[in-house]
Amino acid sequence: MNRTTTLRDVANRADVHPSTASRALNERTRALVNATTVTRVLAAADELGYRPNALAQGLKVNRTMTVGMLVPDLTNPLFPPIVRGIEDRLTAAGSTLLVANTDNDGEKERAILDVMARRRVDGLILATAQREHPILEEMLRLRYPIVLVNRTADVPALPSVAGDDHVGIGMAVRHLVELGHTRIAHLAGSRAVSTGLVRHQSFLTWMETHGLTVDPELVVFCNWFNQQSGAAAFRELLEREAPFTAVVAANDLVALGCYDVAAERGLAIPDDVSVIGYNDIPFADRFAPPLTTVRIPHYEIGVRAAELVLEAIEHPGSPSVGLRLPPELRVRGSTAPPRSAGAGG
Amino acid sequence: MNRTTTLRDVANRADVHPSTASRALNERTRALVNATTVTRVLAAADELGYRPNALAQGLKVNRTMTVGMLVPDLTNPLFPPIVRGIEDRLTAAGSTLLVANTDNDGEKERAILDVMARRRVDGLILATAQREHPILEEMLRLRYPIVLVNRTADVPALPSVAGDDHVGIGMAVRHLVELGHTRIAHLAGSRAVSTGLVRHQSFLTWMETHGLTVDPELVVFCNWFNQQSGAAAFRELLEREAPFTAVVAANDLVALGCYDVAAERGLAIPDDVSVIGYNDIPFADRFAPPLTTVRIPHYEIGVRAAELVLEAIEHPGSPSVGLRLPPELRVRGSTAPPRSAGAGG
DNA sequence: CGGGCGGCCACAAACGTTTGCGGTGATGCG
DNA sequence: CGCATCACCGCAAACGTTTGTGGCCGCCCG
Repeated sequence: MNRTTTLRDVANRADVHPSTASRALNERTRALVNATTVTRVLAAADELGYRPNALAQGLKVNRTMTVGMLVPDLTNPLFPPIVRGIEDRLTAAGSTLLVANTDNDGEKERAILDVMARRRVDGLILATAQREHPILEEMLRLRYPIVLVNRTADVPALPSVAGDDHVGIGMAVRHLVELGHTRIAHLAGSRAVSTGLVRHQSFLTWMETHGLTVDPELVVFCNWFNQQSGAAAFRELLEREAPFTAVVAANDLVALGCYDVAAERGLAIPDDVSVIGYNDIPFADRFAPPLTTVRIPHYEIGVRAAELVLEAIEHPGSPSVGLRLPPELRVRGSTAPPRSAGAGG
Repeated sequence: MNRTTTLRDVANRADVHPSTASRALNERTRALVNATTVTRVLAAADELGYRPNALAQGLKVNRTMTVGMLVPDLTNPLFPPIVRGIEDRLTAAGSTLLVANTDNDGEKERAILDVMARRRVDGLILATAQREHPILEEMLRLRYPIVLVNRTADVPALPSVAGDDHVGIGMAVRHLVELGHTRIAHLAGSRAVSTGLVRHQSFLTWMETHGLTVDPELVVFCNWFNQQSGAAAFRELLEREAPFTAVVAANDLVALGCYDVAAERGLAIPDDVSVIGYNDIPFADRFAPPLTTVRIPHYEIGVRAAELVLEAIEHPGSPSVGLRLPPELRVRGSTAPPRSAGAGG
């Protein structure tokens, strides 16, 4: 019974043609219609509670004012602040964000991208990019507005915004060597994603910079950036029985994994082993002990990513930039000078 | 140059009329067209990489396969698991979720609801409901598919799914009295939202059930369910100088606020004062000390909410149910028998 | 006084689908 | 052999907008 009110309705009530009503309603074309007519139309629209049908508009102008975002798992506390940044910036520009979780599942990802395509999102923000990603090439080829967030890809010329992992890792190892650590282990992230790779490489070069040699026995790769993988990797590290007094984890979650097995093996953090995380996720300061970590500006990363995608939508083919936002060291309770013999020996 | 391929394109390639192609593509109407024609159309669609335009479809059938969700703040760790539950269930049904944050800002909320209306979402899930909410009445009047999550409203007959706060609070106070506490304080949530109200009321009745009187001095209301408000409330409580040995917080975040001022006042948890939270947000077990709290099934709450809204969309006017999912007590390190004189005295 | 110009508006096509309706050819049956 | 039936498909309208085109009228200016 209660059909939603349409442009024709307000046009009728204002005694004008729908096209005139349309122009009157649109900021951009309002100048084309007589001022008094404009007020008449506006009044009619207001009285009828008119809400333009975004589908019809999108269909006509070929622009949905929607951007899609793929995230591995919203439950990972790293992402909500980023999403907030994106969303806030997007709504300021009149667009809407459509988030979806992939759970690192390629099949799911395909399905989600399919949905995004059907919905004709204006652009895409990926927090899920593997370094080599079939879709990435395709997107680049189609000149589809896309930006990578928190990760980068091997395919060059793809816009991205992330923290500067190289300097971040530099801060981490510098902090540890200043505390007096020399045998420093690394629980690296998967080499299939950029963060895993560059943090690993940066770890190596920074160690060298400080004149330290890194025992290959002291770096182990995690499958994923989560607690389970972190725990598994730390167990592996301990079983190698090479001595170390500190570990830089690829990630706060990986660091939490260390907390777990440290507890189960009776190792004290930071007395027996210092651990330093990465990202400074929410509540990292509430862990026991509070986690020393490298903070990246999550929210602003989101904001900048949104701006990049908006720019790419507005001006297709503009040069693609790769932003690296500066990180900060957050020294807390999980690092200390090497006091005992350490672990693993 | 690269116009997206349309239904006409696949129809042409399959040498049929667009209407036939449409029927062939649609599971529901496929039976109406000859089997060999179907395969021809399907092949054409596949070869052309055809993706139906969801806007055109939505415009035609008046159904967007989208449901909107309003959440106070995604950054609150309570919500991501709920969102995941909703999203998973929705995508299983072929729909998509559109989340937006309100920051408890009425103006923002209005704007977001406006966007949702323009986009013609099929239904709405609100995690932001105040007990009395102007829009709620309107939605109910319009018989618009809507479900409240994690909260309820005073306007009856509005479907909702949440944890059973009454039994949850019962578990909390029971736990404390079993530990031997008698002077138990309550940091209540805002009376403007259902969770604040019923947890408060439940606290009172359960205390009475256990034969305990509650000193009015020992309950203070928080403005919001967050750390700052929790801290402020706890300070207020301490300044009243009425003795107590335990506090049940309206919320894990409020409990964290207690952690903060306890630290700043030199009070030990749980030795000087036990604190128990509510919700069991992610990482509550990693706090120092690990937080004793009442767990609600976040993910399943989300799933059920999604099912309710799907049902409401499918069968408008069906009776609206209010689900209360059973909570569980999670005993951890923030509660203990009263050992010292307590606090506040 | 006439031609041109500009302000204002209506007309209609188009965006990409879905769907009721009708038509055609083949088949079955009386 | 003729008529009804049926399977299959095309036609066209419609969903709610936006926008190019053109028309009308009043005005200015030569």
